[in-house]
Amino acid sequence: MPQPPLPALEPLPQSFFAHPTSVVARNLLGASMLRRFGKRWVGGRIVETEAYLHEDDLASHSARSRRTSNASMFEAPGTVYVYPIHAKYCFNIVTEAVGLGAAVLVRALEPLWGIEVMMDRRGQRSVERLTSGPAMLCQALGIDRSFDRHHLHELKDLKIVAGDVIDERDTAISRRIGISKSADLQLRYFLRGNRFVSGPRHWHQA
DNA sequence: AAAAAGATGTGCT
DNA sequence: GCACATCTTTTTC
Repeated sequence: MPQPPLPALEPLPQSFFAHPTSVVARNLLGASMLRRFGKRWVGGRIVETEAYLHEDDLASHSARSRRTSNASMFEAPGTVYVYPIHAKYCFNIVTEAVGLGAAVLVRALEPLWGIEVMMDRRGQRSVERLTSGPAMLCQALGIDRSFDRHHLHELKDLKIVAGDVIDERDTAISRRIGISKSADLQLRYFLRGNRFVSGPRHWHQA
């Protein structure tokens, strides 16, 4: 399968993230996430996200009081929030407005550019296990805690850029994966039937 | 100070 | 499908 051409490296504007978190999570589907290693841009398109709200959401890290560990969530929209979990990292982008504490978790990419680079970073696995999970994609793209609390506009080696518009028919919504609190909320967004969506097969359909 | 939990992933059965 | 490695943060004693 040939590697498609790189999209124009024009980052999504900050205003893209200054909207209700569920809207941002939905609209991030189809956008591209790109990481530069030296001369090369590697990454793919976003196929799965989750919204974490600033109120009435006990699963959100902002549901606890503001601390140094979750401070990034209260920064301006477009700020990166990277947090550690089970000796790995997950990547979020702050949404809505400064001071609120809302963000979108990027859960899975469809790998498109520099697949062999990501394979190396992941330690030679099947392409389905390359970026199909929040910690997998961070490892594949070399995202660690040094990215935390930086704004996307100041990160020269990491870009989120617009992709094709996704038809509503091709999207689906479900409960979020791996949480126990506020587990009933329908805040997971993904491309229906896409093979790079995370989790077991039954999570690939709504 | 100690223990448990956690927005996870892997490997083995 | 299930157990467990792994480590930071949070909760409990």
